[in-house]
Amino acid sequence: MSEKLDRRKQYTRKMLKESMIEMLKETSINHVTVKTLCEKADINRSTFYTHYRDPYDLLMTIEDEIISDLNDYLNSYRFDQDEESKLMTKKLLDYIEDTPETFRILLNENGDPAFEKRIMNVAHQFVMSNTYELDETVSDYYSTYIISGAIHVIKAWIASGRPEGTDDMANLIHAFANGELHL
Amino acid sequence: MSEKLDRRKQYTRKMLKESMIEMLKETSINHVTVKTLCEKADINRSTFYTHYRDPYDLLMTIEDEIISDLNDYLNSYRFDQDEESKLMTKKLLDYIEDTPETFRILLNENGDPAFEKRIMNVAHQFVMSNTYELDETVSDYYSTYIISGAIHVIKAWIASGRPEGTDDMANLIHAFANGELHL
DNA sequence: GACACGGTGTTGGATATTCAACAAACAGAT
DNA sequence: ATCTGTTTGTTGAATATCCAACACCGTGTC
Repeated sequence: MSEKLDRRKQYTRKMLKESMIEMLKETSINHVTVKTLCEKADINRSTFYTHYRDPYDLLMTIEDEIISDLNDYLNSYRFDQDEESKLMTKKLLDYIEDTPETFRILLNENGDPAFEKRIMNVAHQFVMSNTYELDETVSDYYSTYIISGAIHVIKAWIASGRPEGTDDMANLIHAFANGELHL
Repeated sequence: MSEKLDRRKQYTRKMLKESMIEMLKETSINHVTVKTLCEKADINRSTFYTHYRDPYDLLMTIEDEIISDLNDYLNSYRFDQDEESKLMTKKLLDYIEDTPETFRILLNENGDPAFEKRIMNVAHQFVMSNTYELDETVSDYYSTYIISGAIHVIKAWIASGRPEGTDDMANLIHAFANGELHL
């Protein structure tokens, strides 16, 4: 027997995850009960408890998987020094565009407020090396500033239905970070 | 324990049915193997055999359910004498429009050739009473004529993406049957 | 406080599905 | 005819899920 997860488990987890996302469209995590979640997923309630402790546990698992997958995705690209932040932004946008609904839901007020922060931390890892010429404290603040700005622009982009392509958005965000537009 | 089918069985059958329809999009029933079907459905092969004998059995079951459901659907309407055939046509078209892909696939050459005949038999039951003024033999031929014509028009309608609404199509088919258009 | 309702966490037994394996059959190539 | 690869139909043991039930908890109402 290989490491492959039994397909029954795969199915059960998949259904519960999808149902969680669906429910977060309508209500906040505080109001997601195990009962209603299992009704939506058509999964027996006791089965839920063999996989997860409670709805928060499930949501954390969803987030963990996204963060892990996003890390793998971004790590699969070799970023050149001078194009690094712009290409990373493009790739992040491409990733989001693959499952836009999920990000819209998880980054809004119904989900876990910490998810936004986790995405920012991921981005942080890739941006840091692009600010090496600043001293450490300023560098940290600066990368926080541009990442926070970028994330909120991305959230607005998602919420408005992503009218711009990922290329255009990456260019725009890059221009902001480079101070090409300022007050 | 009520008559409700265990949800696991429901899921297994649902997945196998959907996968059968999907496969018939690409290939004929002769080339649908249990192995490939189960791969598509992500269901263990031995499980397939607890539910169905072979792929043909599964296809017959799909057809049986559609015919039964269609009968129930049409029987739920009270057809008045003078509007009977036209309204029945409209209802049949409405039913088809609910799952157009399924009908397109099952009525084309990849599926069971007999399905078309079964749909015609259903329609036959509802049309017969509208030809009571003819003697039995002529009445039979006549209803066969108009139903065969109607079914093939419906097939063409489905195949061309259903550009006309069900109202318009019902009116058109009714006009054909009434001899309002003829050579 | 008592009561009703809804949800929870757990339990035990039943059941459906999984997986791997096997022998047999089949189809195509030589 | 022989060989090879694929599919089939079946089997048994393991496992995941199901279902019903229970005691408990929290909330709201009277």
